[in-house]
Amino acid sequence: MYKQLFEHIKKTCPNYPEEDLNLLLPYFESKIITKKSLFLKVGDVCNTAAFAVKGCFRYFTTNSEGEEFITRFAFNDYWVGEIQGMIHGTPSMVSIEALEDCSVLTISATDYNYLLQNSRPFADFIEKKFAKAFQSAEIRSSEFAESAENRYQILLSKFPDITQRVPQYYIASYLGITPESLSRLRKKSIS
Amino acid sequence: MYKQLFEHIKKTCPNYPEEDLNLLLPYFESKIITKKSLFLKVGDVCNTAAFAVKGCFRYFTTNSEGEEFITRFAFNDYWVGEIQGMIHGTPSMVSIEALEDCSVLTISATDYNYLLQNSRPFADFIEKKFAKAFQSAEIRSSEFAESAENRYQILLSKFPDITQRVPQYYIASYLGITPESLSRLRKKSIS
DNA sequence: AGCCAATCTTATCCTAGATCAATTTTTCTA
DNA sequence: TAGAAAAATTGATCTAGGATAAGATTGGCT
Repeated sequence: MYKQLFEHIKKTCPNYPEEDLNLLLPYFESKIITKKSLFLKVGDVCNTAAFAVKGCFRYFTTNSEGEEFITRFAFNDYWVGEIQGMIHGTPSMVSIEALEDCSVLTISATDYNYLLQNSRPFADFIEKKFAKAFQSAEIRSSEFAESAENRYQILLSKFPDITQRVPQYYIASYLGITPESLSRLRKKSIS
Repeated sequence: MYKQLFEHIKKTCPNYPEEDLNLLLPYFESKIITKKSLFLKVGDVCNTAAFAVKGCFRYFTTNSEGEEFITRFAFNDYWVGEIQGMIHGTPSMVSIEALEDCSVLTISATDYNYLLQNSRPFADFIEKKFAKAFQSAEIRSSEFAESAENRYQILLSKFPDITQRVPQYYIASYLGITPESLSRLRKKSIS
């Protein structure tokens, strides 16, 4: 479990000192998040972040018609939670739900902020992660310049096995179309 | 000009020490960016950030059909440029164009990074700005859960005078619809 | 194995927004 | 200030995707 977290960190920061990795250990706790449970609810302040060792999550909001809209997915080796909210104490704009039983390593907002202040390597790591997240958010919105079909293809190219792990109606929600439309679209692109 | 920048900083960070504000002065340069000129081009690394004292910019990308798509606007009191790119040296995913003659205060990537390392208040300020930008990016994509008409209303509520400053076909591009559709949509919502 | 619920597909019809084309209005610019 | 270019509107027609409804599959559970 920790090995996977360390690999993840080293992939982002190849120079992360080995001894600093070990310093992280006491701050993390291994947990199972059961399928369908909410890790975070809209309006709540995120007080825990989780590194997904195994599993799958959806982030979602509700539009003015009361319909759910999936803003993103998170899989193995993703961080789950609202890092921003943990630092600034701002309430979350999204809810996060486990789509499977997920095995995670959690860290409290308190410990997270402590590490951020007291471990340069950790702060650098988070800074990089955050930059990446920002970029993803920008990409996400510009994808709406594409047709639904293109958006679907883009999603597939990023997550080739997503159709095996995520129900199709959630994928449709992510794409901003109905499940029926996605079904037709898939039929068309197969033939 | 500087007064406006300082006010902007103090609005974000009320505790920004007065003396640290004055330390910023030598790093900024006052410039005019003429209408229709590109401040940054897709693929280039952003080597300058600008604080917009007066003016108006559009950020845009090109989709797979070769059509321009506006990802955001920036007005007075906005920072223009790719802060991320300036830190990490990553090439820009967007182009930035001035929609009017713009009066700005620029800072080079070098000075920017220097301040980030050597001025705690400045680093905190940027950190807050960045958190805000991230939030905006997330909001931007979730707005596509709304109808075009709603998206237009949301835009108007954020920038009530945008129709006076930005050509309608750019607003249409931002909304992800054609100028013709926006024209109809406006006609409908007026009556 | 067998049943109920969740998920996905298919068909029909409908609507928001696209496309194409022609004006009209506004804005530059010589 | 006239004339050209840019921007916005309007009309007619088309299409991607929505809504509704009915089946077909799949997947837990007991």
